[in-house]
Amino acid sequence: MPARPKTTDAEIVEAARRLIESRGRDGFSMNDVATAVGIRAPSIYGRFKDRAGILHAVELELLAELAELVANAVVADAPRATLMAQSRAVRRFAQGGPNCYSLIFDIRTAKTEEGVAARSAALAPMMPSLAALVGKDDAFAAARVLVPFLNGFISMELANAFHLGPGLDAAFEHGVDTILRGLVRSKDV
Amino acid sequence: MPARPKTTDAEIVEAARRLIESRGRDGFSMNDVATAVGIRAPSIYGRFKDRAGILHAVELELLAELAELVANAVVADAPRATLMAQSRAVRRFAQGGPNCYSLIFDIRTAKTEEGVAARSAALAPMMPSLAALVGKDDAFAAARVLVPFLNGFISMELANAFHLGPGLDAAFEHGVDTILRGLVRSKDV
DNA sequence: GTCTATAGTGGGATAGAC
DNA sequence: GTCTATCCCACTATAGAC
Repeated sequence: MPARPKTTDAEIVEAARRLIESRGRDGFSMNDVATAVGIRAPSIYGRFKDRAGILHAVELELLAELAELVANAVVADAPRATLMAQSRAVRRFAQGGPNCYSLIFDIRTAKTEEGVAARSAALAPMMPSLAALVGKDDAFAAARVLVPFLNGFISMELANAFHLGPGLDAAFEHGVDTILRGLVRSKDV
Repeated sequence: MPARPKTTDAEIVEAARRLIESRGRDGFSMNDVATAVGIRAPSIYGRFKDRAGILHAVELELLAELAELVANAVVADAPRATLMAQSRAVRRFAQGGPNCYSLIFDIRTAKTEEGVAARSAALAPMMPSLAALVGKDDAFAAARVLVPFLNGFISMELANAFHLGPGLDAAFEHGVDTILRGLVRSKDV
């Protein structure tokens, strides 16, 4: 019984991602994923350790995509415009898949070396612009202001934690702008 | 087999909270909670609609506590010091119960009227200081910068999303300071 | 009437044998 | 890969103790 592969790991991850996208982190069962790719649930265990293993693979895929989007948002010789564009890119990415985005910084996602590396890689393209804005020595500290704001704002937006729907676009721009302003000013002091 | 009330709703919520605290949002079963208060799982359904109902009750309790902590952090006639103290209060609250804190702004928590009201009530004590800092008309916009930062920073910290452990206290202070600086400056412009 | 327990349904994760 | 089987869980139906 050679057991010719009916599917691939990538197909499984893709199926899981679609299910997470539409029904949330807990909205898929091993059976759902298996059926989506034309196999039976127990067969998945030959490819992934367990359910958490699939979740982790989806997370890595998401981070790789985010990294590309952020890297592509660079505007040559315009650090401020770059950071604004990158911020918008992160927000657009999150809006394109709220349930998936919420996976990335969730307290419950497994903390593997790969995950840590992928997370920092995703936001690394922001560092040069931050360095240009506040100086090389303070770039890291600046990232620890801007990135949490981005993640916080986006998370709250996705969780409907803001009372008013309208004005969120402007609020986001204002937030990024305020922080960049504060960063530049703190450099002067 | 007796039948007099062996427990109370509050005891059930408390037991669920402890379990969430130590094992995460999914780390408790109806059976766990029931056993903790000395009854059987099915009996819980006479008091709470379902598992999500318990989760929601825990969330409301957490928000009430947070509201009190934030309100108590007010420093008379010192808006900046007040906001700093309130920010620290939120962070300390989160550090005291990471798994519980992550419940509050989770994308998956049910969006009831009570929940929305409790969330805004928890952070309402920050508004007067913000108004004093940037003016009454801009206080709301300012809250939409500071609060997301707080939530984002704290969430990332709890999720171990920062690469380095040390220096987080200073990074937090620097973040709040940077934002307050940016807010004041954006008022001038 | 209120709160509880017993018993059961259906589903899901996962291990083992083929 | 599949099938079988095990264990756990959320939840329901119903009936017994105050």
